[in-house]
Amino acid sequence: MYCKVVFDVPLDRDFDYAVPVALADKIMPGVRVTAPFGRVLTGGMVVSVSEVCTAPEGIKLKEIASVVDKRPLFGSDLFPLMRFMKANWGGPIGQILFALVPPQPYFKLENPPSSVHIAVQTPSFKLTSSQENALKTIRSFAAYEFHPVLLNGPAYTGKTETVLRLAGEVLAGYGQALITVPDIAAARQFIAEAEARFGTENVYCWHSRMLLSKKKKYFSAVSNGVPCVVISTRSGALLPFKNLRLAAVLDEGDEHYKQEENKPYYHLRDLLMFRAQMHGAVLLFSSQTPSMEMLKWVEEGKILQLPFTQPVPGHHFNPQIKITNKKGERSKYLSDFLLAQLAENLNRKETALLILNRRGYSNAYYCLNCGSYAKCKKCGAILARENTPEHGDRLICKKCGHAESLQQECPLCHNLIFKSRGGGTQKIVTELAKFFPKARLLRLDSDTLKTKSGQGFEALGALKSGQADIIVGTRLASGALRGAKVTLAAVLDAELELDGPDFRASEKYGQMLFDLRGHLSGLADGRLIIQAADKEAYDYAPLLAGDYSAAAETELALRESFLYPPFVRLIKVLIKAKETDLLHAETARIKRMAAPLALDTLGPVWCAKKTDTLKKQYLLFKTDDRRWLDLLAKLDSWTPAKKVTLKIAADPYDFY
DNA sequence: AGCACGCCGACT
DNA sequence: GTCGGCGTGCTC
Repeated sequence: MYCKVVFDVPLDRDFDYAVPVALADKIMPGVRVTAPFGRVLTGGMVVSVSEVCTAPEGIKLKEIASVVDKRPLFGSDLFPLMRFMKANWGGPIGQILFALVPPQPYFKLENPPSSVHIAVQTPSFKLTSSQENALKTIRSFAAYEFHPVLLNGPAYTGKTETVLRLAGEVLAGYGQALITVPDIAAARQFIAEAEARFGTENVYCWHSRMLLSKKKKYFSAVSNGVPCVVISTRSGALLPFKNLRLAAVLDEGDEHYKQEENKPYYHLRDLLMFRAQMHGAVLLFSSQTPSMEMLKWVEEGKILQLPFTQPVPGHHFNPQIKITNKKGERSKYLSDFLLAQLAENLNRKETALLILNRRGYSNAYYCLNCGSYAKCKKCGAILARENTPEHGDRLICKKCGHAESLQQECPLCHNLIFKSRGGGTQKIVTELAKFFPKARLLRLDSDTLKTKSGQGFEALGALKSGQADIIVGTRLASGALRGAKVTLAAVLDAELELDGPDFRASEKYGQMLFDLRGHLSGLADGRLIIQAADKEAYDYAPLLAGDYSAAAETELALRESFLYPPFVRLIKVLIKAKETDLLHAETARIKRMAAPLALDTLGPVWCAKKTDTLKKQYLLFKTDDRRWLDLLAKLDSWTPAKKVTLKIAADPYDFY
């Protein structure tokens, strides 16, 4: 007897082994084994078993050493799921497989609990007609049928309540439900609510950085088909569900749902579409700012949209929204209106949040008179100032590479004097301290969150408790607003990111604005101030009206005319090398190979600083579904020249 | 990814 | 003389 084994290494292939007679009846696909591999004995997984040897000739087979599992840890959807992930996002099958199953041989299944106690508590307040309608529709679906649904509506329309009720019904029917959240730390309250309704022992809170003993317990229970509600970040979607009846994705449009840092890469949205289909489960997406991909699915009829329109009782407020200049009489950074509002907020002892909407633009060049940014004459992107020994002090376009001199004329006010954008949150804090010397000011950005003792954590706490007067943060602060006691929010640098290299910039910007609007609309006196030098750079009318679908329609039309996702699919190839010549040569080789297989090729585009020791650039290929498999497979199996490393990202979200 | 083999620099 | 740097190659 023979079998094929995949190992927990980044190799895109399986290996043939002989099965000793004593182990023959224990060997089956999906079972983990230990086997001699290279010079060591390691854990692997059997992917197929056969009576005949199909190993290539001239290779002496080694024998399986031991069988770890009595039964497969994962259900029958393991290999289809692995193949789906391979086809969609690429990467070595070894890595994909062992993202779904614990690689350690000592990690064994625990026995299911002998009994489970399920008593679901549901609050008895009156539901809105949107909620009633959604519940009625979803309850009418036949069991074990796949039904994808988008709960689409602004904040405080009761989407999450609807999800909780449906999850409760699944649990009461002894089924398994999965609810994903973008960030587990931000979901504290939601988890507490779920535990109160479903019982602490039936709610499994799953994320990648949890204790191994807990992981083992939850993994086993899920694999054993124990009824439960799993609340997790995106990685929970990879759990070995036995009886998944409902999967729900809260805040569907959130960027956290794309895994691009570590392999295997995947996007939760597409992954759950596949898994829910395999399981015959109901799949809910809920969002006030759904992604363009999702909205296109709605348009195509691939997903049923259930609109949520009525606010839940006590939340019918509309925040005041005001768009002001970027600078005022008294300050270069803060408009007069914002200063007045901040002063009022301080009097009322309420917390304000100021957001700097800049990322990767610490060196933009702006007009000293009106605050507009110098833009590329070729493509209109915002220029960055760069001082290199070879080219001296100049402005460079990060999108198309076009370079310009420091002599610029402001496109709006024709002023000729410009200045580099310096500093970040600290500069704003210093500026605020001048006007409000007695206010408690805190910074909240990735810098202050790096160390445990930093201000960032204090600021996060202050958002909830109201223990600060003004918090100055980057965009990550806007994501931490759930349940915050913030009555005034301001975006200081509105249009800065819109013309960056990321084609999703305006979608993300819109999502941030609508998110802020949503949070503030829960308060009787919520105010949102947007400081923009160029008020035409973004269409604010849908925001003022609170109509995300109008904003999305414009965005979708743009994507279609410029051929960007969701109308094409992208593959980003990041090429890294120490020497520039080597890098260029390899980039050219890849472009020559892949360009004929793609609809269009963009780049190469430099990323990060060219002064780094490691030079990096990327190519972007546009494809359609028909060419996708072939192009991804070709790129995935491409062996780069020596001293060059590649990173292939399918459906990329990161362009910096 | 590991792990070993292999070929050049600065130590007792 | 050799200890150890990491560049290269292989895993049934």
